[in-house]
Amino acid sequence: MSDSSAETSDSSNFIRDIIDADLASNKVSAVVTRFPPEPNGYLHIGHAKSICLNFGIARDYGGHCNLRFDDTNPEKESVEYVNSIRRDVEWLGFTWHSNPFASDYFDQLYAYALDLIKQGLAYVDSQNADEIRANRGTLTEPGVDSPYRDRSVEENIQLFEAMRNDEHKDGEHALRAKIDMQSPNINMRDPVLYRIRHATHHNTGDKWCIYPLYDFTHGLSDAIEGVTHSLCTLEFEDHRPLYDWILDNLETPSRPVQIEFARLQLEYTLTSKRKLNMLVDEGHVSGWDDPRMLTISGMRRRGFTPESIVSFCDAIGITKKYSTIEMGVLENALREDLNARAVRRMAVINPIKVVIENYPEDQEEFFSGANHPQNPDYGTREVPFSREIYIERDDFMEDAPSKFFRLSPGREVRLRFAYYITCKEVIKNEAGEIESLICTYDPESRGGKSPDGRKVKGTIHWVSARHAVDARVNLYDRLFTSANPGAAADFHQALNPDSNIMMDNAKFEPAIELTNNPIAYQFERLGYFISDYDSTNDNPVFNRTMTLRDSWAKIEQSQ
RNA sequence: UGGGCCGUCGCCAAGUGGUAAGGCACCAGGUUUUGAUCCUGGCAUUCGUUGGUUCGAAUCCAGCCGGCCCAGCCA
Repeated sequence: MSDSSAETSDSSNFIRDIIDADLASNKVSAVVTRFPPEPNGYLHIGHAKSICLNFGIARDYGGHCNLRFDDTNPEKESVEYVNSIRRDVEWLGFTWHSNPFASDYFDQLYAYALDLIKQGLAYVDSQNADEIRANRGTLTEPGVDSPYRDRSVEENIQLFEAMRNDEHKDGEHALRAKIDMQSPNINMRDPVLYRIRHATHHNTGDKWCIYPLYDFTHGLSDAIEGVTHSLCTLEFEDHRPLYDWILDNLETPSRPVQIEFARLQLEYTLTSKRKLNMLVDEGHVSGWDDPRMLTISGMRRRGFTPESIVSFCDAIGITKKYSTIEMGVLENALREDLNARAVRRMAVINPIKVVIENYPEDQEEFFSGANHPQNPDYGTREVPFSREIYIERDDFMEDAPSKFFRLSPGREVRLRFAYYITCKEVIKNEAGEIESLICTYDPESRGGKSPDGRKVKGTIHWVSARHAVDARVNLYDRLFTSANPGAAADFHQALNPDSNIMMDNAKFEPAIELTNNPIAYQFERLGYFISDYDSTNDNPVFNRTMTLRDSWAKIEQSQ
């Protein structure tokens, strides 16, 4: 009882306030929500916000949430999208109460339309689309009534049935609500309810040649399912009067309310379906699941965990305010989750060979390395060591500033888990490029500590050359260089040419599962990585999910 | 005078008439065999603006300023 007030404070938002009030006043006794995507594309991070909202509310209030496909426009929809959407919602960790199609309700919807006609609240308009548009008026001028607006109920019924019975061509007639052509709200100027469309539907096949529109379908579908709170994005605010008009004029099993919230806008990303499509079709990305895409399938391939996405959605909140979230928020949610769960390993992505000249040629030994520095439950693994190792090219500098704590001529560093080494000589090729380094090690420093207690500031990662596994690593960066690519006249200008850098010569320590491995690794000091779908034991391919925070890079840049 | 909606720290966001939570980012320290993680501290006398009501206003009222959405037989 004493904690009850504290519980809501951390995840409260204006929608939950409304629900609390509705529950308190007994306006509703249980909470039912729905996530209603049209199956005409892949789900993206913006949908995740809506999914977390709808399913999260249902869960927290002990109600339920339906996954309903809003499939009233057959030409754009397909089972491919239906399947991908189901998979993505499940992957995010949510379970729907039921999974209907709006098209399952076509018979009921048709009956509702007939009801409206009989009440004199709908009519068949025989103007074509251009005429309807011309007579709708503009934002500042009222529309004018259709010449067909006053057809008799009998004639309307007959015409509507004829539309349904395939007696007319596409566009010849449309069913319209009879509301008010003078309304300042354009959505109320006799909106079209049904259109003739001779198209095969992914769910209903060729059963129908007329299809209801969103505004007619949505509220009725909500009412049929017993949805109590129908949550949608801000651009539907102007549709709410129509949503209400339809439900107020028809007898439905329940009476839902529509509440609008701001859609997600994320820096450096595009969420417009049309532009996402262009990215795929024009080959700027490899597909809908390209790891650079902020689609759910792309993020999955990139190595995001569902938990990190849910945590991100919790962090950004729900309001009616137009806002743009900084990438750092998403990155933080990802790192926070991955840091807690990722298995630590060593890998060298851009190798340079180091020969430890005083280490015996035919010797090898193993060091025990913790799989997670803060979590002993993760156990340890054995890391092999030998005379020749690889280190990261960035961990060596010929003329290093004093702040550079890594390897440079004459300086000593610690090899993680292993020994202290000192750089004695730099071997270059004819072009003057560094080919390898000659170092010595201190046998007394085994395990990374020396008996004399001398301080070694830098610790670097390494992989034994003899034991290394060759692999390819994809380095990913944001797809766009501009924070708001969608605002640009042409988003192509903002494409980041370096959004995918392939590193073909990476070296992994042996204790890494190369394939069919959905678990996250942290390659120490480099970032979080995951095996790609294409990875095989013969040709391992890993994707960099996210870098680690890098305060050295900041220092370096500021100098 | 077309209609609808929004404006709290660099970015999000609590706050619902009693004297500005939290997260991200940033800055300064500490721990550390990942320049990671972790820990500590700092970071809005002020809530778009002006005026009003009130003992008291981010919260109520009015005006003004700024931004977003709507003219598909798309959703």
